Amino acid sequence: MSVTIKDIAQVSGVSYSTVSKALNDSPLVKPDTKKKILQVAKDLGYTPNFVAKNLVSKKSNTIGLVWPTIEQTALSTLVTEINNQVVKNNYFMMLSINDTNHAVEMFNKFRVDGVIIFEGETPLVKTFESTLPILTYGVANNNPYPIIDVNHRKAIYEAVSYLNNLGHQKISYIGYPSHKDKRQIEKLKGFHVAMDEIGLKTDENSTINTDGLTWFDGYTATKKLLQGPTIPTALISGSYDLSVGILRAVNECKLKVPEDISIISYDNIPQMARLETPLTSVGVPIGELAEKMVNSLLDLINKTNSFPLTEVMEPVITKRGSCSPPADVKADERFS
Amino acid sequence: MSVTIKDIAQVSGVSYSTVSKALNDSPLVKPDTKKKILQVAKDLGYTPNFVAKNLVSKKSNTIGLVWPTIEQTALSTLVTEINNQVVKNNYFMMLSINDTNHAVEMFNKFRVDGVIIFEGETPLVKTFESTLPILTYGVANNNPYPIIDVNHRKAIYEAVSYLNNLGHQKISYIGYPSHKDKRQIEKLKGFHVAMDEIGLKTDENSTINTDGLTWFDGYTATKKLLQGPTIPTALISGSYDLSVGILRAVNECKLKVPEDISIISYDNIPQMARLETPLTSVGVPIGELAEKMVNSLLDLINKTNSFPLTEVMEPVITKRGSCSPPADVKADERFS
DNA sequence: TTGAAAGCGTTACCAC
DNA sequence: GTGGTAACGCTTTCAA
Repeated sequence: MSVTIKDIAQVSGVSYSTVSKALNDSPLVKPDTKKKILQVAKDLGYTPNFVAKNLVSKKSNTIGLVWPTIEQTALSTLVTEINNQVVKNNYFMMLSINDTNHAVEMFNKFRVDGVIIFEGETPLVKTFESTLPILTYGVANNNPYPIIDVNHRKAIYEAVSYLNNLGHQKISYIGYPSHKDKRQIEKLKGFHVAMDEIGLKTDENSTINTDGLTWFDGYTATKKLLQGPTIPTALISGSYDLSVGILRAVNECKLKVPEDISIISYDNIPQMARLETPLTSVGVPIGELAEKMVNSLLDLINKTNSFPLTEVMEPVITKRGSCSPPADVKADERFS
Repeated sequence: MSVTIKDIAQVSGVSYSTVSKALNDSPLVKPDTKKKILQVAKDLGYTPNFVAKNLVSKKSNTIGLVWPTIEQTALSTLVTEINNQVVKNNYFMMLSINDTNHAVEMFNKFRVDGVIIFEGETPLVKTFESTLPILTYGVANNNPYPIIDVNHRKAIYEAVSYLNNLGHQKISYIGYPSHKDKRQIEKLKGFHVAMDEIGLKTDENSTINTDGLTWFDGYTATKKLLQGPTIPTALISGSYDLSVGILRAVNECKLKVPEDISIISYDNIPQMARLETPLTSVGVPIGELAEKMVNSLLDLINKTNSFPLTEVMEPVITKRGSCSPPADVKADERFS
């Protein structure tokens, strides 16, 4: 049985409503009394009961984050960043790694103030009536909830343009366009749109399906590509994890980055700089993204503004020296 | 404003205490009434308010898991497994990735039924009086809370014995014995104890400090080792992530596993079998560990037995073909 | 089999 | 400034 404000009231000889005020640092209570009450609370080892507090105040100061796929580096980083933002705003964050519908149902029962959902493989169905503010992180597409989209399509589009401007013609995209993960599909679309626009043809050598998102999937696919007849001059990787494997394959094939082959990776996270070969990357900087997400959810909770249903964040390219003009262009330049 | 049992009561024309009983499937309410009430609840889109429920029942059916370092593969896997066990027992699980003391304080305020703590870098201090059942996962050592220890020391000890029995003399341990992470220190101790016992000397070539726990740390350290003058015939890796890097380095040095070099890794997780070269590994099988942890915490919560303060689980070796006798022994055998 | 009422630990409002 | 008390949504006696 734990200590309650009534216990504190009894010991310090005041009413428990006064204790409540003191504990909440209300200006309505005399400094002396407050000080005494606080001391007693401490002596008694009082821990506020949030359950009771939340019941009456109808507010939990807590947000829930649904995160069904815990094994992708970039997402882990995003979760960590979101948590920092949440704490900075004096909220708590709870994670659930269950499937989306189960997790949301649970958070709803616990009356968290809001929920962030990482769109996963299970499509998000609006299964229940609720006023629970929900923000999703995924691909905008007449979604039932407000969504933060990071424009995956444009990110890869920009990557292609960037490489092409350097003079690359033989560009391959290495990714995993699973039909279940919209984000991955968008990336591939960006690739096709850009290539079409430039007038470059795409074939099975320019779009490599890794059939998975682990580093090893990236490794296997790239190894196969590089041992084939046509080696591209530039590679676009679909994620950080894939890049780890791509780098390994490139290395084993004795190719130098960027001299022999240029690489640009999706996922704009700090870890890119700490790879054996730091990679130029494209995407929304993770810190910015986290801040946007948390602020948006908080706005949604406090209804401080009419937050648009869809917010698309634009990717930026962060250069880390892994891209240069292709060998032939460099050669040409020597004579020009 | 959400639907409450009073709303249901009004619509179905019964008292709200009857509704409560019906919702809890009490045998005290007539099947007909129950059915009707359930229907009304569904029509109204009722979601039980756990906050209120928990307040009166003093039970949340929820456990909290403190997980400050979310970026280690083996730990992600363990968390996933624990979650499965928790769900199987009809509990909920909430994660916190904050530092231990902050997280426990939060879980305590929310009155979760129990907490599992992954010992991290911050030493665990008993900062508050509380009856909150807490189970830690770490290294047994007059810990303030019940602990599940997986005998890291013995795991590496067994690995050394196993390799030595195969005929290896030149064995290196590759790990990160950071002074802040007891688990890592224990592993190194196991190595030394075993080597001493066998009568093999250890030097800076047999204990490699990776200075980090990512795959790249493993890669760098191993690369350096293999380019040195003395190449061991067998390697013991401190973790799955390190093994990924070790394998890469071994590969780049054109060494074949197990022909040229044997490798055994700590962390008995299924991913070991899916590596490019499946690795024999040692440790407590992750599923078993998760089950033990959840059952122990639940026992602690329900006080069904006097759970010992310390429970040490024994490691097992799972063979996956990455170890064989060293080349010289094999050669000897040919003539014997 | 159903209903009434107390109570869980708080906050918030209204008296004093 | 401080105290009394209703209310939050639910479970759990106890009575009917």
